[in-house]
Amino acid sequence: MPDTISEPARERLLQLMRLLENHILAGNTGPGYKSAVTSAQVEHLTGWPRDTIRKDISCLGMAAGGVEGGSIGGNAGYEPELLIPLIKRALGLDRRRKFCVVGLGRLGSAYLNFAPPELAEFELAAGFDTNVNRVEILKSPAPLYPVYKMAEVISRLGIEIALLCVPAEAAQSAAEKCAAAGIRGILNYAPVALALPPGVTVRNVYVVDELRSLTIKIK
Amino acid sequence: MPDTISEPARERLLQLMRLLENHILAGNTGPGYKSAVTSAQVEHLTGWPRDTIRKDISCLGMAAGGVEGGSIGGNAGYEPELLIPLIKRALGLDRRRKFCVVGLGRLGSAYLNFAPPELAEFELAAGFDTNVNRVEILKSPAPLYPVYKMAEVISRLGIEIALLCVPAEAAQSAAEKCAAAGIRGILNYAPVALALPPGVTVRNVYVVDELRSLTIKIK
DNA sequence: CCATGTGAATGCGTTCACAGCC
DNA sequence: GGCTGTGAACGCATTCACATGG
Repeated sequence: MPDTISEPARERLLQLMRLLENHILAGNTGPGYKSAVTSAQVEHLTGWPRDTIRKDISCLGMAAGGVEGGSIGGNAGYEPELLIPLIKRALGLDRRRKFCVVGLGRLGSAYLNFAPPELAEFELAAGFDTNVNRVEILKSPAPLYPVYKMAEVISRLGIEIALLCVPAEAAQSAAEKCAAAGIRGILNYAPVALALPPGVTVRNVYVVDELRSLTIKIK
Repeated sequence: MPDTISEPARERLLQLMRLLENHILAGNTGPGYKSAVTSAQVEHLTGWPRDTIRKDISCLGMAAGGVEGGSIGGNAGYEPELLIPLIKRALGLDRRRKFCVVGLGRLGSAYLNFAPPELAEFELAAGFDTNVNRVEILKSPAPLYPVYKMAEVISRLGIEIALLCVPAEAAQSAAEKCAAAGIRGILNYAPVALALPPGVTVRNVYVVDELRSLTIKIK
């Protein structure tokens, strides 16, 4: 059990977590059910070698719910209800983190009121826009502010993540403001590559890039 | 110059391409300008070590536009206009590929009419939905079909990529139909982990997963 | 001098192989 | 028998170090 988990392994554990969640939602669990999931099943569902999966899980610390031995007993494999919390803890997903929406156009304002149960892991703490009208008119469960208050609000509330939904031209400048205010991660919906100081992680979400990425993988 | 480019390198080249594109759009190029981009600049913008960047570019084959030598002469670094086509060819992005939209709800129907210039690299060839009404009523630049014609249309037109915009419950089944029809890559907007035969690549796009992924990276 | 290009060395994640357990 | 857990071997991407060129 290494004390640090490699980044590819973390990404796999994340996906595995969703797999287990869906497994539970599908009702394939509960008393009397063959609720446990084996590494072989995960291999079949994801394509990752089972050795890799077992190693990933072993990083979570011993007694990850892995029941050694007999399928005869009917309880080989991992219990989703046991494994999910362990993954969450190891990945730092056990704490509720604050995020904000920057740019309240079509996309940004949609996210203000987007609240599936899973999103409850995160707390929408604020929304920002340069247009003061929008800030005053829009309905939102979280407080909205004009953009000049961004630095103050972000650092005061301890917001860690920003959904960047501003137009392409404004993205770099807005991202820099976020970074300066203490944002640690940015979900960037603008089709530009952001240049930010180390310590700020960026994830780009843009259809064209996703299509390109798919293309280079199927080649 | 290895004859195969590693997957991490391909991903970096993809991002580099966008960087160069934005560089051109920003007008930092043209006659008289210091249009060339050096590996040191890319390191500053992306955080990747310059050695890695140079190695990635060297995979594209010799004369990638890399001007060896003097910053005195004013022409060190790589010419975006020269480098971009090389990256496209190496990554298989020089051919126009067909894609389709499966599920024409809010998101799916939005993509039907989403056509930024960059998306011209891909050809929207069809849209599908179980609801025959939608198929007949919706305005779209591409032909729309009821879902039972999916297999036939996809294989006849040679569609390679699918944007999967159906509800979570329908995702797995729809994805299997795509795979059976010959789809090579799926952009999955449903919050479920799809199980598909090898040979079909899946990329998941879901806010909660993106937020989680960011969280584990900033930890 | 600073930049690219590239073989050699390092480091790290994956894969193998086996021990333990039901 | 099948499954988990884990140290050891392998392979590959990154990093170093130097040759080359303006």
